[in-house]
Amino acid sequence: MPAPDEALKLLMRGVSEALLEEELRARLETGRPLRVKAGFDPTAPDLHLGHTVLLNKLRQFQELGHEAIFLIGDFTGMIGDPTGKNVTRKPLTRDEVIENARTYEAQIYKILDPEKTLVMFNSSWMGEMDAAGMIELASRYTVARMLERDDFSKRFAAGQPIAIHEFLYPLVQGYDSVALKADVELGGTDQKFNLLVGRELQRQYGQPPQVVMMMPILEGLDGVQKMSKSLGNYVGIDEPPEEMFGKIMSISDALMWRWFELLSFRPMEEIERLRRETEAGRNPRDVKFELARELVARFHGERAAQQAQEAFIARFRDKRLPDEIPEVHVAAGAGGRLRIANVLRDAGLVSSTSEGMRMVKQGAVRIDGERIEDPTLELAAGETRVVQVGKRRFARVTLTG
RNA sequence: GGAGGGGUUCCCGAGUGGCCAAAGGGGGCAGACUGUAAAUCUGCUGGCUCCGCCUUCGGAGGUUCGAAUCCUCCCCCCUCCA
Repeated sequence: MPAPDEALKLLMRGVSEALLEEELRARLETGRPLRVKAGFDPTAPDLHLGHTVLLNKLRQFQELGHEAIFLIGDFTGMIGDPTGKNVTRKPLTRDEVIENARTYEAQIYKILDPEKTLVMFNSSWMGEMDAAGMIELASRYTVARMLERDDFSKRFAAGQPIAIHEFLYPLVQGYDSVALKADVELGGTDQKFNLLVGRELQRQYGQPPQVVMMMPILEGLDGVQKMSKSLGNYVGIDEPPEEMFGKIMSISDALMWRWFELLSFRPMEEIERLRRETEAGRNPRDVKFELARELVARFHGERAAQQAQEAFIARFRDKRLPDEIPEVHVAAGAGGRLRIANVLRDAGLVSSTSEGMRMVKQGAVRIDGERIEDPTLELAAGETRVVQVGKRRFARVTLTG
């Protein structure tokens, strides 16, 4: 275990805010393994790179000899974190929770060390708590302090409804820290309020308050909005290597450095060196290759990452067709012929004939590499052609009679 | 329980009898430029048997030559008062 100062410096990488850093130093100085908690939603087992920012930090703690607690908020999931909308969430069944947890484990161990990870469910203590316990818990916090939370105060001021049970979410999350005797809780910056409630409740229950570390919210592919599945700007950690590689290559240069800091396991010194090299004229694309390869390798292995890069270069720099083109059979219409727009749709390359027509008119469609302009073009039964829409959509289409 | 406001195409949001498949913005897709960058510019963005036709504006009826726009009933959402 490195010296406390060194450990602290490593741990502070990428951290948006730590409350309090001095307390963290003090705990590191005790030399005992710290209990580091991070909570996850039980409903979304499809992790993307955004989620891994937190996991990476957990891993860092593990590497420094601390204990990571991966907490699945299956009980809090019944409440739903208050967002103003969508306050009701269907409770998951026991089986669903277990199923989701399995999926989680399969995914998080690409990053975390299974030997040093404790997966827990907050239902295991919250499920036991009775109404009296809940009232007891609720008595530990005041309405005024609850209303300090940004979205609560805004909604209150705006005269929008706040359901009482929404207050329970931060309380339960905070109580988790009590139940776990957490030394540190990790969360996104958007979790600040909830994390601080944990501190307060621990104090209330006679425990030393946890250190809270807030990680920035990772921007998605667009570089602006937070990475999320619903915005479609995410890189899922289960995605095929080539897709993952391609998506990472499509981010902006500015975003690349952000991703390096939050997602790469390279030491900051090395990242700084890459940045200097880029400023000195190195092609940012090649640096991005490094990032893409590291991340793809993390989830798919070194070999797959290498292949993904080769495929990427072949396809986009050398403009070759991808190695694997889906084979599709499409039934011809009357007379054994079919309009190209219909071919595109039936091959799944576009969602409608109309879109197919548009794509052709816009010059996005190629057949055997040749751009076509005529939307009335027909293919005949028996033909097999490589059909392409835009830069990414391909299919080897055989027209059957 | 009472009063008021609102439900429009992926989203926000115009439209209050024909010129509306429906302004504008966002998002998305495509083209140009490139490093599949980003930014920028351009085009497209309901469906189809696609130079025309069909179906959309919470739902169901109705008025009218003609309705997203008017009438009736219903469903849903929000705010305020109690």
